[in-house]
Amino acid sequence: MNVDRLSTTFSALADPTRRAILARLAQGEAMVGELAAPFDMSAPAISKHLKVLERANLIARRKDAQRRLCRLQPGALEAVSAWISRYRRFWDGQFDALEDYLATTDTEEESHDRGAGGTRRDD
Amino acid sequence: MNVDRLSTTFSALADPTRRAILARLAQGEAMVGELAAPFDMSAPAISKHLKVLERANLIARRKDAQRRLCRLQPGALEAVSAWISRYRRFWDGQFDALEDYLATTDTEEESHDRGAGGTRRDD
DNA sequence: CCTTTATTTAACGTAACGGTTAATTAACGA
DNA sequence: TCGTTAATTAACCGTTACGTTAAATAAAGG
Repeated sequence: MNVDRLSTTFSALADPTRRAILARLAQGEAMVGELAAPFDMSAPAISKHLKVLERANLIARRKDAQRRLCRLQPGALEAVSAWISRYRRFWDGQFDALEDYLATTDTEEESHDRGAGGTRRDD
Repeated sequence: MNVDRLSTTFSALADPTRRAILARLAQGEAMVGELAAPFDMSAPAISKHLKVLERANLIARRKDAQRRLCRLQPGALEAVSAWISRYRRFWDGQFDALEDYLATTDTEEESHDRGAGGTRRDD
C-alpha cells in the first residue's frame, strides 16, 4: 500500500465505469442502485467501484434510511488539474518556456510534498 | 486488452515513477539509462514503464546508435485535460452552491440555482 | 415477526501490474 | 573479432484489480 494521493486519484479515474459514475454524479446526488442501473454489472461490483472513488476522495456518501446517497467531491480532481496544467503548454505550442515553468513549480511542489504520509519521489 | 484510450492514459499516469519520467522528459529528450538513473530500480523495470508510457502515447522513442532516445508526446495529456475540464466548475466556485446546499439543508431535490459562488473548499 | 429493499462483505477466480534475475539482441570501438 | 555498453525480452513471483455468486447487514413496512 502506501500509495501517494495523486496516484490514487489517477488510478481511480482509470476505469470507464467509475468515470461514468462521476459523470452521473455531476448532475446531482444519486443512490447506489441508481448509479448501478446503467451498467450490466452486479451490485457488489458497483459497490467496490464506489469504494474506490470514495477512497480517492472523489465522492462522499451519506446515509438516508436504507439508502446510501453519493455525491461528487471535486477536491481530488483539482489536484489532477494542477498536475496536468504543468504540461499544458506542450500542446499549446509554447515549448520554450516549459523548462523555466517546471523549474519554478517543481520547487514549490517539492516543499509542500514533504508532508505526513511518506510519499516519496513523486514528480 | 481492448481498453479505451482515456483509461489507458489515466492508468499510465497512476504511477509516480512514470510521472517522474514524464517530468524529466519535459526538460528534453533523454536516453533510457538517463531516465533510469534516479530510481533504485532495475533496468527492465524502467523499460516496462517506458513501454506503458509509449503505448499510452505519452512518449515516443527514436533510435540513436545503441541508445534509445525518449521524448514527451503531449497529445494524450490533452485528452485528459479536456475530460477534467468538464468538472472544473465544481471547484471553480460557480457550482460550489451544490455543496453548500447539501451541507446546510434537508433533502430538497430541486433548485440547482447557480447563484453567487463564495465559499471555496479547502483540500 | 417476517418480508422486502438496499447495500455491503466474504470468498473466490482470473488477469494485469510492478518488480526481480538471467539471457538476448544490437551497436560501438579498441 | 572481441569486449563493452545499452536496452529489451523471457521467465518468474507476489500483490492488486475487477468481476462473479452467495451470504450478511440494516432499515422500512405490512
